[in-house]
Amino acid sequence: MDRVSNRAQRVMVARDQLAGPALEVAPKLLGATVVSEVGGERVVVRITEVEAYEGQDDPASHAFRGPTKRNAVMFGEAGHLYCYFIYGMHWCANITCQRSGTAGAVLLRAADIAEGEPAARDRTARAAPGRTATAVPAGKLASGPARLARSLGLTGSHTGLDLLSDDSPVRLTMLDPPTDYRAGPRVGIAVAAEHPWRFWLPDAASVSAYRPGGRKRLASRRQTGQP
DNA sequence: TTGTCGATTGAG
DNA sequence: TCAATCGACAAT
Repeated sequence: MDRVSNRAQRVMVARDQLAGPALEVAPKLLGATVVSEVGGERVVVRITEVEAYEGQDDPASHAFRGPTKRNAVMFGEAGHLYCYFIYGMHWCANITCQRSGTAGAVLLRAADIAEGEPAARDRTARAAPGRTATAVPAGKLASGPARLARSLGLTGSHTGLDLLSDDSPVRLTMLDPPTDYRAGPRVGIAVAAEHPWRFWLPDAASVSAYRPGGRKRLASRRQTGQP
């Protein structure tokens, strides 16, 4: 088989692996590699922590209430990038899954930096000018979804990129799924927090800390008149 | 058009 | 423990 067909074959296999429910796809992404050549800087990471977000059955998913301008890419073909803006200051990156017409995505929560640590460090320093641009441990540069997206230089302008295309400045390479990983509740969400839909590699330094979600308690407190 | 809230982070 | 800070979306 010639080189081009080999490549096409690899893409087909990867696309197929991503074309299922987020819950099944998420653990397969542990250990996978993301190459970012955004902004003229090359950063390569190995994914160590992810969360599954299903579509219209998952109240914590952006796709829960159906397609909108923001979440449109979640309803498209698997293997594309979905970046969203949160808390007025952070970007977070997802890889879409499922087949066209059905929403699903996997949030990238943490990664080890395999290449381009200086660039990731620069971006961290630039994000907090005048602040403690001092030694952030290498293992923490991409620990947490916003820090990971920042290390890779990803923003909303990159939403929709095909991570399986050789022409894309951001690319995903899937490896053999890991045999050893952990699962637990998703971080920071106020609804459907009971599902163990967060997956991580047990010995990775970059895995982020668990924080339960907030807010919802305030709303229910207001409704019930509880102090 | 307005008000509420968030898949977070970093400082105090 | 809390503020920062703004886009998306639901409720007017």
